[in-house]
Amino acid sequence: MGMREAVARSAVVSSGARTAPERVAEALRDELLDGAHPVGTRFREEELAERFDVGRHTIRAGLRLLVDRGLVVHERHRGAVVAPLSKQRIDEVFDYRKLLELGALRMALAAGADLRPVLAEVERLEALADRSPSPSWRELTRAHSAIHRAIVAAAGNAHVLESYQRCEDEIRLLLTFVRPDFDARHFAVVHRELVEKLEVGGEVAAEALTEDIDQSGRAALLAALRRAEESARLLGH
Amino acid sequence: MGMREAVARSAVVSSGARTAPERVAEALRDELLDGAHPVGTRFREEELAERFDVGRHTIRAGLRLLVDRGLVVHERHRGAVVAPLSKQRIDEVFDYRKLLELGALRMALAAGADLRPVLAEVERLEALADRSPSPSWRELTRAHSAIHRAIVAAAGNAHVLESYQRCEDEIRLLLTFVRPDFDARHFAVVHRELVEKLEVGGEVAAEALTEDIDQSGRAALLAALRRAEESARLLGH
DNA sequence: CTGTCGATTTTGTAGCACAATCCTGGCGTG
DNA sequence: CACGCCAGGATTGTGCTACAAAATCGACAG
Repeated sequence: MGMREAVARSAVVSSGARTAPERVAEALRDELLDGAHPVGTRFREEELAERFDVGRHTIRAGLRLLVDRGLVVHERHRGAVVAPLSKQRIDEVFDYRKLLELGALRMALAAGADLRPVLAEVERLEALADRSPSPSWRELTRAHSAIHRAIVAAAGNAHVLESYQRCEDEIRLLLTFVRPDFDARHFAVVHRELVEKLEVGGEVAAEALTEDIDQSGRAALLAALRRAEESARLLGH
Repeated sequence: MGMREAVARSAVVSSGARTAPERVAEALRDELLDGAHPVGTRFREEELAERFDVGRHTIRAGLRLLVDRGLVVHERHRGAVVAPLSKQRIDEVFDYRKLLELGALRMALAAGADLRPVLAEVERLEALADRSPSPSWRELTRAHSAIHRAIVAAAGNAHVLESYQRCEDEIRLLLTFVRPDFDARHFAVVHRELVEKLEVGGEVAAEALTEDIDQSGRAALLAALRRAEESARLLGH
């Protein structure tokens, strides 16, 4: 029995020496964001314990981390399940995101923060859009997330950034369920314009960001949700 | 179905039949907000397990809940400790609070939300200020927190409210350490004016709230911190 | 006073046992 | 058939013990 560290560490941030529950949570998070677990999936502790070759307590701790990130919900004696989608949930989480991201932008602008990291992420997205093997859906959404995370990070407030990352994870999960199709080129152009307006500052920046959140975020998700519901209905509910 | 109810599904609320870790977390939270555990206190699992007559795993789960609420920090192999105060931490958490609360207010106003619950909390504070046995410090701060929580709740977004409650707990903990002296009457007057400006809406409301957060919140805390540091220095560091 | 090293303490994780709760399927009654 | 009821299996919640990993503390040498 010796595959105790056969697991994770994908391309997400600095994965140094972490605890066992964190490794479990990260592996499951990667799977979730890859769409491996559809809405309604229940994670059974015993099964996961066997899969990761760790104790059930460790699994429970890992699942709690996922709950913290908003990727699963937990009900007593029922365990951790992937929460269902609904228009209400999408609106709620996008309102929350808008609040955080706009607030962070205003903080950053007021403090005269350096926006070059945002620009750098936009350029990374552009490079991805121009790449020969066109980028996978996940690469694209990941690059997009990085731009917005950089905006929030510019505010320099750890509390805000942490809340935003929770929210971002939840949104990325929602996205994987309906997979709206993003055009890489168009995405790159839109965000190039966005970052230029952000550098202008003031209400121009705030309005541009609001527009982007509502358009390339919420609207795309809602449209994809409608399409998904439609095909589900055609297939017989 | 009109879904207006911002369901209070927070982890630690005062209500009966909950899980063992939640009971532990709630008890410790009450103690913390009563100032029973000074900065730097380390919670040892074995001791708590004996005290609450539960297993160590249960204690660990409870402590994780406290970490989620920002009341303690956790470092690997070092356990849960009450985080130290610093001007930087105060500024950071107040900036975060300002972002959340102002954002929530704008959401509430934009949605034409009902502000009467806020008014009700202000009246409760006024009643407290007029009471014959003058209210205890904790009653006062609790009533004050309730006002601001009501403002955030008016936005009707569970994500926002949950984040705010975390933040509010952390601020209340910081307050207990330095115990700035609030004058109940003055508090009541100030918040009566605040709620009247909130009902006006627009920038008047936003500015009034900003003023209140920075003045009766951050400034009071920073001043008290300076005093506390001064006396600590006089007593020999 | 400072640094090093070892013993002790404390946390991290595994594994088992059992209680509490849920879920499922079968059965009887209307 | 529909419906409610119940038994028994499945799953989570919690306690207990044991041991490994890391931090803490104290003695000691320089």
